[in-house]
Amino acid sequence: MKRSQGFNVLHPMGWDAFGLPAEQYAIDTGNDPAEFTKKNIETFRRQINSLGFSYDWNREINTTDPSYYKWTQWIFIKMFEKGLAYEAEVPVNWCPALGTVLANEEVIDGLSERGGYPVYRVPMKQWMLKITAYADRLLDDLDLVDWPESIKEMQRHWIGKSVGASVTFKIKNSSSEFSVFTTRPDTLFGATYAVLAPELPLVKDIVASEQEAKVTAYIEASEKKSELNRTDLSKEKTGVFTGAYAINPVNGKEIQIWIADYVLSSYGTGAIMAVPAHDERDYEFAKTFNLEIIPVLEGGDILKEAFVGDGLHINSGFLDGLNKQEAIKEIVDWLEAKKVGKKETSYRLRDWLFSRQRYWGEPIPIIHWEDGTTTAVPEEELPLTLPVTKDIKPSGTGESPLANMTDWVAVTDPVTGKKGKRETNTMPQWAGSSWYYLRFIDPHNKKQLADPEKLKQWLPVEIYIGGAEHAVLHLLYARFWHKFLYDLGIVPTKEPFQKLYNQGMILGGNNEKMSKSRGNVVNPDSVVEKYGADTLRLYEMFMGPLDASIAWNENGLEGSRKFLDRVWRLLVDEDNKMRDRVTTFNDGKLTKAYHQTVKKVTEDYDQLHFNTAISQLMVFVNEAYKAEVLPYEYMEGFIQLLAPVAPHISEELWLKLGNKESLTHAAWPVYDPKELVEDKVEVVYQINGKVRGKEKVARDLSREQLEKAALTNESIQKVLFGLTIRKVVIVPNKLVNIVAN
RNA sequence: GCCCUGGUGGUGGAAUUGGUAGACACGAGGGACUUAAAAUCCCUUGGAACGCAAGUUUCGUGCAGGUUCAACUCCUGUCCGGGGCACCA
Repeated sequence: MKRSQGFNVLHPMGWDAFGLPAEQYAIDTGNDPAEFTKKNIETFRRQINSLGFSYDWNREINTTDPSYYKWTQWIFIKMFEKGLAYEAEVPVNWCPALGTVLANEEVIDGLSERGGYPVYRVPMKQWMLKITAYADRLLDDLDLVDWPESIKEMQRHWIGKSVGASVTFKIKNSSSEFSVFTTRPDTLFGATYAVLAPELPLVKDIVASEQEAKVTAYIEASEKKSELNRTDLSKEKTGVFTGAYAINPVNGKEIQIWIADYVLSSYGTGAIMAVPAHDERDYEFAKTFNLEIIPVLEGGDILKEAFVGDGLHINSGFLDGLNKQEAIKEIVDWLEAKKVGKKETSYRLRDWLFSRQRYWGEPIPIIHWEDGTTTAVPEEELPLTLPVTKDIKPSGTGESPLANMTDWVAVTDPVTGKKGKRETNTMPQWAGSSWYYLRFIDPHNKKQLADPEKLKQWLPVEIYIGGAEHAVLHLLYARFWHKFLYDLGIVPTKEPFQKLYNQGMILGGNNEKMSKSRGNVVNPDSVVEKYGADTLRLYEMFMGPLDASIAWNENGLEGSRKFLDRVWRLLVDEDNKMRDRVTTFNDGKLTKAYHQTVKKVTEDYDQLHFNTAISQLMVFVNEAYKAEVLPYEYMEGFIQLLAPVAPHISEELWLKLGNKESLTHAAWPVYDPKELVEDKVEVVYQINGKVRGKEKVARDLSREQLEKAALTNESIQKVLFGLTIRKVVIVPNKLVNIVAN
């Protein structure tokens, strides 16, 4: 439609084909992922073409193609140069029995999905991308885009900016100290114990000898739990006392230091001050382990539950009598003056764990030299390609299978003769998909990621249609990369996607997500063969709103086919000729319906409301069946309206009507608003809000005329008999509501 | 546990800012055409009660309240389904 309206439309298709499933299949079958990925892509391309989508295959891209991932690697090197890519020790799901690192989805209840072997969280050196450096911009620039509010909310929530303070606690009989982050520094007087995340290195330094056994056991147990697992167990609080005490800086009080897995090392400093009187989790924990609870805010009943509302401070020394806002300011000033804390902003967003211990991903273009230095592969050597192999085996050490390929791994500096090893981790699937929309704009460019002039012409992406499962991760990563490229002066816009729309899924007949393991997959090939591509397209669009998930149902499919047949018979007779009813003569009987249809369908398409657009097309066809003459002009317009959902039949009918050129180049039909103006409107008469009558009256009657018309209406008078009119509400051209008793 | 999202006839779903609930389609029922069937065309179709009938009354958008002349729509509470999650300290 947009093309027919004179817009220049970029409608490309690409393949994001790296990733775990392909790797698994390669390991299982001993095939080269590059080969079967190519075959699969060919199948998909054939199916897509059979449905008549007008993709521009000249712009096809494939994230696994070296000429594409050359630029993915190039972006990584730029990040590395800017200090945004760094190495850190991060826990992974290590499965000793399989000799490999597992993805979260491969771990079920602490055991590997394949084989059921135990899985441990162990630290491993990994590449990280510093997305947190962009946290504020990722948050603030959400205001620039036209996205559903719920998605923006999810991203805001994910970034999770919160303003509070850090407070430093000294440890009794020790030179160590630790900081906590709190959004409620004003409740510091109520801090009766502190909790550290079990994996914090400090724990081992401070644990008292008599508690050591218990603490070690607890740490080991929590290593086996994933973070999600920890949340699952949130109802029952667990934890162990370390035997150490911290000094509350505000009153010198000694408080116990515990470890518990409800405190995550990844958020804030991995340590909290617990104020059980005014935090629900701390309250539960304190109740479980019988720890002291001191209220520092007025209101609530700490015998029953934590009080999280606002109240005047009590038991809080110099904060007594202040409200939350005043007290926070006062205590932060105090902490800063005493140098035991300061105002601080914390984000829930963590840096992006960017490496995978896999073969089937973009190689990370980094060399580790024997002298301990680390450099990026020189730009002119890109792309750094994956070594071809049919024999992908786990390395056994937790490294990627690439570690086995010693020829590939070993490098020697041609100038100095220095020896080095290539990075064997590869990039996650998110990498290639974080910038592919840029490559579509200039897919064959050998010199740069894309021509700046072309980027300027096309960006930002006007509408991005994708699944809701990408609401946070993919869309946040892509925004991050885009902003980074903006800072490098490569892309001209701050945001990649102006408008966002989440399409729903078509579910299997049993109302579950289609998947091979559920056996409810519908292959488009068989549907296209039985009913035709147009029917499939029409039905998919007619099933319901684009953003809803709906179960597949073949009955409706027949209905869609019937409609298309009906359209055909409306215009074409048994001899396969255009019907005589289609003529240049216009008796005006279809005029209003036609203009209404053009208006509604055009507007609905614009908003992606395909189901209601199709229903309007059906209404028009029903009208047309009743009409004696079918004005040529209207029929042409109708076919154009139908074309986006059923291109094949539309094109054929278009030719039947005597056109020589394809309809894709014809201008989109327009409606005349004058034809839609009604001189009579139906007005509803209500009594006490209930419909008691309706009548067609002239348009734009005055309030007085409408009231009079209502009161003189026969059925209204009947109901009104014996009642006293209290009030009359009038909505011009719509209704009259008489309040009476 | 938290966050997001949804709940409308037998079914998929419509319904602008609060203003005629159920568009359109599927299914079902009836009729026409046919030797018959399929296909096609036409009619009926939210529930209940009343009526020979045209029709009338009444209930009805998960449930319970509230605001309003008027609520699928706004507010409060609650139940159920779907999706997400990293205990926001």
